[in-house]
Amino acid sequence: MAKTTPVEPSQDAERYIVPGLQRGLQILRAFDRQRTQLGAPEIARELGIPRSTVFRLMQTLEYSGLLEKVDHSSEYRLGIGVLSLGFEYLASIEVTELARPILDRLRDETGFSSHLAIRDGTDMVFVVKSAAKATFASSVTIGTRFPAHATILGRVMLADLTDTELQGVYPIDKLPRYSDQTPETLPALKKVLKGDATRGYAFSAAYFEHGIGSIAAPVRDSSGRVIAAINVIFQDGKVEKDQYIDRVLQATSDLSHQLNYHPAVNKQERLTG
Amino acid sequence: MAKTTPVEPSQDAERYIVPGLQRGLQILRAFDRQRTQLGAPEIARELGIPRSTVFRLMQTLEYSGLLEKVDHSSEYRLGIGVLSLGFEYLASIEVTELARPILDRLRDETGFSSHLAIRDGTDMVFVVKSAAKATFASSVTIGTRFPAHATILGRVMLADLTDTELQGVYPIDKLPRYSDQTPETLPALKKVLKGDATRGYAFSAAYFEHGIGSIAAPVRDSSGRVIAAINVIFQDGKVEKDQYIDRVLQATSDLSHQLNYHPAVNKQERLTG
DNA sequence: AAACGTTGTTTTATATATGAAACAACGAAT
DNA sequence: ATTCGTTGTTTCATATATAAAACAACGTTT
Repeated sequence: MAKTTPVEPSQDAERYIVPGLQRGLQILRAFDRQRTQLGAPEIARELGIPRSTVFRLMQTLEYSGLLEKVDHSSEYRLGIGVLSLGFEYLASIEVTELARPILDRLRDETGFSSHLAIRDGTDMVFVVKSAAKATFASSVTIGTRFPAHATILGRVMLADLTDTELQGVYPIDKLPRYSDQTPETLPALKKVLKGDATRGYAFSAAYFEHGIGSIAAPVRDSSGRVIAAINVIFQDGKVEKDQYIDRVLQATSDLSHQLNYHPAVNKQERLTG
Repeated sequence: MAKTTPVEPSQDAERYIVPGLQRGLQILRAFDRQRTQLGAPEIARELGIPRSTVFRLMQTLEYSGLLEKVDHSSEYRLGIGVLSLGFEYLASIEVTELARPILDRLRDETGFSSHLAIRDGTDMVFVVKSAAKATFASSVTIGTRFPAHATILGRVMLADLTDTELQGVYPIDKLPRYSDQTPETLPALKKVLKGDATRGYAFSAAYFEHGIGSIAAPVRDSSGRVIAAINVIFQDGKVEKDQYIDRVLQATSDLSHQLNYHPAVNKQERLTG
């Protein structure tokens, strides 16, 4: 969603880009929940890549098991090969394995769906999920992305950034809006984040989506930095929020401890690391 | 694991392969659960790709968000970008969404971990999982692969193949062994599969791993073909297997019906499709 | 401290991947 | 029927990605 148009022919970051690889990955990313199967011509038009090249790239992707022909059509869909990539990733980050039982417990204690998410630039990505039994099934699936500045979950992560880091994430002051409660500018966001940071958690009755409330708190690793966030979601705002806040804070505290976070460590220290 | 050494310069299947893309994907696949971070030289040696080329490929992968530098080291690990690929895939196959509640119910009824897996060549890939609460946590995670011929889960899927199809999957007669119960040859496998096919399920106290029992049954779609398999796993063989077999068969029956499978349809018909 | 191997990065000639064009095959439109 | 546009596939000249070589900056060993 970020890098779209190459501005200069060979700028710093793009000096050593391999076009074949980059375009192949673009093709893979063209597939999503809505558009599960695509044909070569469609992709060629959309990405502005010559037909013959798309043909070769898709042959390569099929050969590698990342795309597969759909039945007797000439269209393709994602192949089962992509699964391994995503899950090797999940298996490779320690926090996901540790988080699962903690999220399950949080779910059982509160009766709400709980999630662990991590930040990727301006996006929050759901990484582990423990779905509530009875109530409305949370529609978010693993891998779903939401704008960080417009979600409670994102805010508690952004709240850990320094001013300059935040500036790096949001180079322009104007922020996209998703509800009337979304901060519209970077200064407005900073103000909200300051509150989140001192409070140590964030709460909202309807922040990103209407009718859905959420409580989120940050997870820290041994360096003291926030590396993920946990939330629970519920319908409406008529919940005894205080006790649930404690539950969420307990979960993040547990997880942070398992990651060797020691609250005693002076926050200053992270600047030296 | 299959396609390794290109035999002829430009054979049918490989005529239009884009080397940059193929090698980039090879690099991604070099990362796994055990080796979560790798350096460029390591990969160059392993894949037999020149250092300078690996350098460019990895720059491209990093730029695309599929790899990221690990802290201050010069090594890389999988980036969060790979997540989206895998999960868009999962979201794109109908059966996974339908399977989840069914697996949960099966888990609750039996108290055992239940799984849905689909076949990719000679591999079975775990796609949905419902973990048991109390008992030993099943170590398999989503995306895990097992040899199809050596697992109950794989057998009930292979049992649906015709002789020629099976021959296509296993071109050579000799099969790799994983336990003393693994069929060693294709004819031996066929014999086992015949039993599985007529029985409609498969059972084993310790087939792939010792001390772990499993019951599996096939899931069919509207065409009548087996498209997935469901199992439950448990410790030891001292379980009242009969009742659990019924539970598993009920689960696969439910799921198959949701996929518009009608048992009444004559099996012959699928040959015409 | 000098020599060595390893590694990250850059350059450059050349092998080759690419894009344009052309082909065949198809269905839709006239 | 005939024409047209679309698409899957192939060919081929040439722009370009690549592999080798070279560089600089390391850490190790001697």
